[in-house]
Amino acid sequence: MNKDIPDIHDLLQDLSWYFGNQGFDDECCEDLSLAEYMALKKVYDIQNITIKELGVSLNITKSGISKIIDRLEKKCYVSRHQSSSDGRICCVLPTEKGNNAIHKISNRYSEYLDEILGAVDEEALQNIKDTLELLFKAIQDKGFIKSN
Amino acid sequence: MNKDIPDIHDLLQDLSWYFGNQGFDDECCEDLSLAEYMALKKVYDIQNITIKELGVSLNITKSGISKIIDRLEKKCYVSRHQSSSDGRICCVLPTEKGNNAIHKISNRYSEYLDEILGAVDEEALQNIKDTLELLFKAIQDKGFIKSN
DNA sequence: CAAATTAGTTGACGATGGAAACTAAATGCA
DNA sequence: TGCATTTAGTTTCCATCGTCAACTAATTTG
Repeated sequence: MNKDIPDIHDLLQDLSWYFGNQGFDDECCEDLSLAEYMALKKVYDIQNITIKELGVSLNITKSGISKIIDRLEKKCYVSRHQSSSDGRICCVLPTEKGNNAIHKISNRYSEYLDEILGAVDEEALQNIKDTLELLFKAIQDKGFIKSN
Repeated sequence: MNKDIPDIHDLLQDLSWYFGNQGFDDECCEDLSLAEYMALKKVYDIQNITIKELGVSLNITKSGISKIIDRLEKKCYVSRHQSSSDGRICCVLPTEKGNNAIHKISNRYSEYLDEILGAVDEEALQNIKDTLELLFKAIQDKGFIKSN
């Protein structure tokens, strides 16, 4: 094994702590929990995604994701729609409020990140992006570390 | 703002989901929650760290971190020691079991990451590590996004 | 030495997500 | 066609977790 691998994992884990629950919420993200935000983002990115697909892609059980969508719907960020072709399937769409929230939160975080990375030049930013993309694709292909 | 910033944030957030609670636990990490593992890692990295310092560095309230240490102590991963110079202060040390757990879990994750990044050449790995280090340092300097 | 500050603990509480049982719809196959 | 099986989603019960606020004990301040 390459000697950098453990260090890379360590860094990923520490970074994730910042971008996970510990770095989330507060005045930033309205009344959304991290899980709710992640689900809303998926709903925004993949319009008409089903409950099941949401659960799989976020690695949350179906009862878990069902309740997350309950909360998002109650707070008017998304709406459920029964599929016309298969009555069992429930498709989720963002509402106007949902779309706005995604934009607002994304902007807020981008400003934060911009402050942090203000001194980094464009080429380096491009490299950061490429690197993260490479990492994400690799990890996504492999699936979650847990059973899945 | 550089156009890559929002993409970088998005990638960081998605990656963090994998390395946060959603990608954690199960057969991998014995009976440790992610928060417990992060605390244990800090205790391991900074021997004799105080409860207060742990809370600050992990961005957890003092009652929260106190209970996390309770659990780690009950499961015999760490031990508390009263400071001899200041009776209010409680220093935390990993036990043998704690040290072993850190090594074991770190290895487990490194193997996982090694599988994922197996095809990546050494130079690229070095770049990944450098990039993540740059990111982490920048974010660490800035502090958590929330009040703190 | 009394008041204020600081470190840490505890109890009550709310939020959250999983397991299992359940409903309803679709599919398989005889 | 018709019943058994599978699939999507919901609901109930429950355990875990971290926060807030109140508390104890030790230290510092003046």
